[in-house]
Amino acid sequence: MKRSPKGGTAPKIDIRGVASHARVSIATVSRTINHVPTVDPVLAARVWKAVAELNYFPNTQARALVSGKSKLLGLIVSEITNPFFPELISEFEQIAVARGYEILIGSTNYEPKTMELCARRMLERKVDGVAIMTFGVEEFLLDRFAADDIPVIFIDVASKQPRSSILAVDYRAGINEGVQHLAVLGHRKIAFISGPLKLRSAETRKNAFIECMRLAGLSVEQDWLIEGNHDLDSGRDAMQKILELPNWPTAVMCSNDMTAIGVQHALFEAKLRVPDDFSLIGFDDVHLAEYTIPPLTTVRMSCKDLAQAAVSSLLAHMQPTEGRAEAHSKTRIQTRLIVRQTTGLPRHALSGIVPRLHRKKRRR
Amino acid sequence: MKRSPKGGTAPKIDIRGVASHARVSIATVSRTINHVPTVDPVLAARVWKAVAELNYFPNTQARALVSGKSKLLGLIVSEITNPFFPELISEFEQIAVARGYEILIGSTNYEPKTMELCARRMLERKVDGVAIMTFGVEEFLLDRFAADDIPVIFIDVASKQPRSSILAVDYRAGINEGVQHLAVLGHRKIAFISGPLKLRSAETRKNAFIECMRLAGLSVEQDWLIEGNHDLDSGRDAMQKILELPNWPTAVMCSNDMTAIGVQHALFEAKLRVPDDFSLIGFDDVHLAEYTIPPLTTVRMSCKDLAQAAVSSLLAHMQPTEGRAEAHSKTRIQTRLIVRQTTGLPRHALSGIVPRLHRKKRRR
DNA sequence: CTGAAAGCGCTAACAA
DNA sequence: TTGTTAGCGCTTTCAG
Repeated sequence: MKRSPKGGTAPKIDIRGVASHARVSIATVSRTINHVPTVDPVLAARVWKAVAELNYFPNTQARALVSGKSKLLGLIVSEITNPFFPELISEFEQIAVARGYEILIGSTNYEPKTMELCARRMLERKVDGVAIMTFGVEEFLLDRFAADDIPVIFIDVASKQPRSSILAVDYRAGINEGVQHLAVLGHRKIAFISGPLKLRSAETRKNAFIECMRLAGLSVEQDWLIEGNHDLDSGRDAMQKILELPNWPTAVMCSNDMTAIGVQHALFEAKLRVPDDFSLIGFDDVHLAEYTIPPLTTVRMSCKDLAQAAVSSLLAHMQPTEGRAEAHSKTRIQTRLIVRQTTGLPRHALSGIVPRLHRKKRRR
Repeated sequence: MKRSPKGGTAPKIDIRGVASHARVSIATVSRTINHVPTVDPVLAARVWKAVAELNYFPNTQARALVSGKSKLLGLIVSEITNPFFPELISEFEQIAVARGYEILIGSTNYEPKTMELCARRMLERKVDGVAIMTFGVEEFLLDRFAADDIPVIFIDVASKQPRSSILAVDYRAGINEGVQHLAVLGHRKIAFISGPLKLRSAETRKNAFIECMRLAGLSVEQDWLIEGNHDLDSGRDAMQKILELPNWPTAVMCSNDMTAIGVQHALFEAKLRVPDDFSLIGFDDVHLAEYTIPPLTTVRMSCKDLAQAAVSSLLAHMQPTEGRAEAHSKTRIQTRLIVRQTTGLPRHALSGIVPRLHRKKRRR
């Protein structure tokens, strides 16, 4: 047992230490721990024994340097503070770690500047692949990754990039279910609070809503199409804006759950009730949605599916190009309505149509 | 402009490329980009120009290998899914990235096994420092980090480890304010839903509660001390357990906000009202607390303070030991009550004390 | 099947 | 001040 002259630090064992301890060459140690099949079982056993005894583990940096693979996966999200993303991150992390990858998280906060910084960080750290879960990606970023030959997977509705794969979320299905659900209950006047429209997905959700309304034979009022920011505050603000309108909708759909929770809050403050005064539908189905008061009817988009598809696609594209995984893949992600308690009959559905008066009365 | 014989990949420029482009040695390039002051300005200019023209950035892996610093900070949290942590992570990330560090996140989910795995991941990646924000740390883990001479900062109430610094959260202050607040309103029967008691911090909060109750001259009922798990579900379950008791408290304090939201939900389901039937106090003050219905009275613990203190302490301890930062530091973190709308007079405070009958009636 | 040796891209002595 | 050179710990030819 040697120790450095002064400090009480551990002997710092490396591959050489293991090699000498196991009486083999460092090459054999390397082969053994990398599970190269052509190693003599006897030597391998000696190596493993040495590894255990010395409590050795390879230096990731060195390995990365020589092999070119960092064993790092980038994960870019829009806002780590929105509960949907932690749920996604959590899934992503589990799968990645199980496969021997570490993950590097970047949160863009919807700011292009930050997004660029994130991308740069990923590039600098030489991630082996990136999942851009930010629902809307700038083309030039994809190019940057493509230039370094780094597999990218991102969320979109329609494919176009060559060297990348996409998760095609079918926003339409869920939103349509939502609109239909509302229509069946008797709602005709439905508002939609979108996410930041610079996000392609936010725009897509909004457009899906408009289309579905048309499909249901309902007209959409421009005043009831509000742009939010996918967070609690913006949901509240948007609803307050709606309440200032002379003409109220009877239901509101939101581009995500946080927005809906913000709406619930605005309604609470205005002493209006859900679903008696307004029906409400969210999007995402975060775990919290089950816990709002009342529990939120929402469109579920499984973050587990998203995470799983993302990691496995990335991993597939990282295989030494056998040509097969070359083509950019496309995975469908479904959405569907989860009915809870924020949707009900529109006010006075039974008693006729004199809502204006009542509304006035109720407004504080 | 050369390019590899077949693929359309970029020329892969490295420090040598920059050196030749700038007509200097690689050492000069290294010095320049590392801001070593003794570089001739003329050469430096040439280097920067080359860097810009070639769009060069250093290979992190190589740099880490030779310098021994990974520029990686570990951040271990208990549960990324609990909104408190994303808020913390977000702060942490911003500060770290601004200082040139990347962060590695590990989520323990309260499982010692996972916790160990996290620690191992950090060790393997050779993080330059670790913040263990999991509110309760196993000694042996700290030893592992200490053995590799990695600075650690963690949350605790009392210092003891040598080569590490702590964030001493003053749970007492906030909890005491909470109990006092309740007592002043007239509550005598207060329940407490703790976090998982294997977490030191959870136990500390519980003990603080018990002490504060004594201080307020109130007795604590064993039946009203329930162990939860710091998440939505466990909050709901705990409250349901309380509702099955023959004797009800009039208020409940929770070890964190998620628990409180779970409680609100249980109460909602039981058609009981907050604060009319039960007063409720959370802990953490996540952004969401402002948005619950009604908005949650809670004890604020600033995750911004936590994150800032953590990063700066870590960074300080990473300086080439000048002796000064040697001693393990201790930073105080305050807590304080934020009164919102889940606390009010106990039921029948005005009309005397015949609550049992009413309760029976109200129970569905 | 094994070992010797050549780097991966960079930093840090050491010389000039 | 600048350049030359020796590794950091590992993987991976290439002989044997």
